[in-house]
Amino acid sequence: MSFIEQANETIRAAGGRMTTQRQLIIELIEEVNDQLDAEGLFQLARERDDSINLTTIYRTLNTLESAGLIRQQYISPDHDRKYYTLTGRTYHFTCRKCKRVIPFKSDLIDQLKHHLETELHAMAINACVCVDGLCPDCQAEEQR
Amino acid sequence: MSFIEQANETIRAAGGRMTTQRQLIIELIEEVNDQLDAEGLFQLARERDDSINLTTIYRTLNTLESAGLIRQQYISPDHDRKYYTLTGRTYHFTCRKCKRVIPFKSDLIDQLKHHLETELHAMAINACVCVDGLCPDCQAEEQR
DNA sequence: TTAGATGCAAAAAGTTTGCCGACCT
DNA sequence: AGGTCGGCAAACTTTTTGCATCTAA
Repeated sequence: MSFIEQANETIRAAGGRMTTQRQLIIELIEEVNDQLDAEGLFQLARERDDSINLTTIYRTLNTLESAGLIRQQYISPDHDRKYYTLTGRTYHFTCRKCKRVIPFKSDLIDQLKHHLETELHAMAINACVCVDGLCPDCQAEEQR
Repeated sequence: MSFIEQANETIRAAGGRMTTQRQLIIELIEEVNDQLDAEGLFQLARERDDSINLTTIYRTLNTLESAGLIRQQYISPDHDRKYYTLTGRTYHFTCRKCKRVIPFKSDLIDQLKHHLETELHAMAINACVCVDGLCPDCQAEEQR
């Protein structure tokens, strides 16, 4: 079953409808397959439907997130904006100087979740992990 | 050297001044010795100086953070507000249902920083780690 | 004396809400 | 017909900025 089909089913199961706007937004998230914020999604969506509204983007994003179809994430420690992905198992390092974002994966995060479950008996559902500092290039530049 | 003295020195070294407002804010952060947001600090500060302004709180918090005297942190995955502490080496688990916040420490986070340094050659300075899910009580309740 | 800090009000940025009309089923 | 959804504008929340005044050094 494709993601669109799955989304359709999930939304219907919750008593909702698969509108053209929702379909477009889901398609874009799937296509881009990377972190997207509401504004970025809005820009892309307008290319295909120039009557779509930012509010609709926000509302759809919230609906999809509540349904568990997409995942909300912050990228930089500034936390200026919320980003969304389908899976969201990639974390991000942001350079303080050049603002470059380097994605990374680490099983330490799953270990951390496990640690919480055994030590605190807390069931971890989602984790925000943002790290910042200096990227290799900016470290080298700093050295000079 | 007390924290106040250290703060005084650091601020002066940066060409700044130790005003009564700054002193009050620093004292409160040290006294409370826990996560504080701008609004919470403002409430406390007003009890001792009812002419203090929220803007001053924000500006002082930013000044102290730039000077490396306090650390900025987010607590819940909502990231609604910024919190500050002196040291900031405690992370937080937030329950989705009852909103309870459980602080925790873990060296996995230092391991993660180390991992980033060896794998990405990125120098980690600060990390935001917020985990949410269900606390033991709410899990039990869910079961019923 | 004078750069730096404060207070006040207003702006900014991201996100949410209220309302009404349009659309699905 | 009845509930759901989208568009628009306005509200909201947290944080920042501009400007005149004041104050520490």
